[in-house]
Amino acid sequence: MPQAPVAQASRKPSRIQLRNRKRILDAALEVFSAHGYRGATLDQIAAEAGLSKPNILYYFEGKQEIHVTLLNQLMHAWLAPLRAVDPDGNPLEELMTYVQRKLDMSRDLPRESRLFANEILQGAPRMAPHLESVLKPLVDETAAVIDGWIEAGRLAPVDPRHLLFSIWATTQHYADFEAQVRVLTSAQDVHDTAASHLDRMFRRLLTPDRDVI
Amino acid sequence: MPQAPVAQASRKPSRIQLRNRKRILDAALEVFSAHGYRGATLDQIAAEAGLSKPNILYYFEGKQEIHVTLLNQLMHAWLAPLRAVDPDGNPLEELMTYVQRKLDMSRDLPRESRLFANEILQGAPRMAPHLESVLKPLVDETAAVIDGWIEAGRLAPVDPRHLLFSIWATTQHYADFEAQVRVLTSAQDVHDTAASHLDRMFRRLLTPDRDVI
DNA sequence: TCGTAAGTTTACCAAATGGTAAAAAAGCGG
DNA sequence: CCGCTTTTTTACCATTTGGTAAACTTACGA
Repeated sequence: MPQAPVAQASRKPSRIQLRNRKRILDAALEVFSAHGYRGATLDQIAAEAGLSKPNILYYFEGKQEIHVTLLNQLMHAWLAPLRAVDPDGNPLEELMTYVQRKLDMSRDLPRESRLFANEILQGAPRMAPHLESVLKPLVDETAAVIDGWIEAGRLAPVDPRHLLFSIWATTQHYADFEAQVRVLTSAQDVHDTAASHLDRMFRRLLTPDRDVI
Repeated sequence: MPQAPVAQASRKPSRIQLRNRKRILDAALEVFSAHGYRGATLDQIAAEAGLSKPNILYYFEGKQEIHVTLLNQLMHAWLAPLRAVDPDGNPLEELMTYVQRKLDMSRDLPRESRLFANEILQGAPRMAPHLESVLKPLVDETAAVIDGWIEAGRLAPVDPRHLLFSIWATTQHYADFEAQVRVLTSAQDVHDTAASHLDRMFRRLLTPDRDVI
């Protein structure tokens, strides 16, 4: 009776197990981000991973488990720049650094960005719990920090949540809507021009007015 | 030999034809925007439209034709606010009006927004020609108008294309990422607070500095 | 009201797809 | 080198899905 490692999710995983699970998740990221959950097939993932379909199902219980594993795993990396915002730092520079980090992620991890975008677009059917339990508390916390900065007069008044939405939207746009951006921009330095545009935009938004009391 | 209306795409369409094609496109918008192209099935569309699947294929050649028809048809409505920008109007107010119209569309036509987002996310496989032939010229034109305004000193210097990206990203975010927005905002007046946030943000970005020469 | 064209339904089909059973092969500790 | 476990492959399967053929029904102009 061969024991599927999937059945006994405990015990130290073997080297082969570690390597193949990684291969599968890499392949799945590629395929899911390009075609969405339902547009992706196990055959595609298997081909991309260089494994057979049944072999993939030896490591994961099914398509859905691969997807959920990916999403949960990426959530951490995805939110790292937000966690890195330092409540004790310079408010304006902390937020501008956050903007740039998010923009860099759009360039360096476009597949991850599209994977999340796809999931949210469909109503976050497989990620709603995580949004509630992981993202929401972090956002609440950050919003409180920003509100504190504003009350201290170190930042122009702004709705913290809408500010975050605007940062996410504008930075992730370059990954999620890349097909459109590519059609509309001839220049090769899209990232750099975007960086200076966003820096200007958010700096203007957030810099407190000095002449007013 | 029954003539499929699909075969002879000419001649004046009957009332029934008009009504049913509309029903099908309405249903398809609902289903495609919720599940993406590959996630949507003809059976779902048929059920939503209150017609049988073969009946649907009597009016459209196939799933793809329904999708392409939808996209092309919506493109016009979608770009209307951009076309409405008046080169002879007040630059700042023209653009702020554009922002508000786009935000209103996110609230009033979220399905259309998600349909486009889905298509672009997957690399615009079925809409690339339209992006090139319809969107690009319009954007080039608008960019020229904005550049003119900037040169005339009536607008703060900004990259016109990145400005448009930022407007699209921030406004459509409320439709495309609604599932996330809903988790993170408790208030009922999301639209109104978003409106004032975006007004402030883009007004600050675009208002020319007066004290500099 | 009758005949023809338009519209609809029933009954299918082939391919794709997520998944399984079980045998075969490869690893590996002793 | 042996025996046992882990890993991989081969051969399937049931369901879903886009699509078709052809019979049947309805609309409508003469």
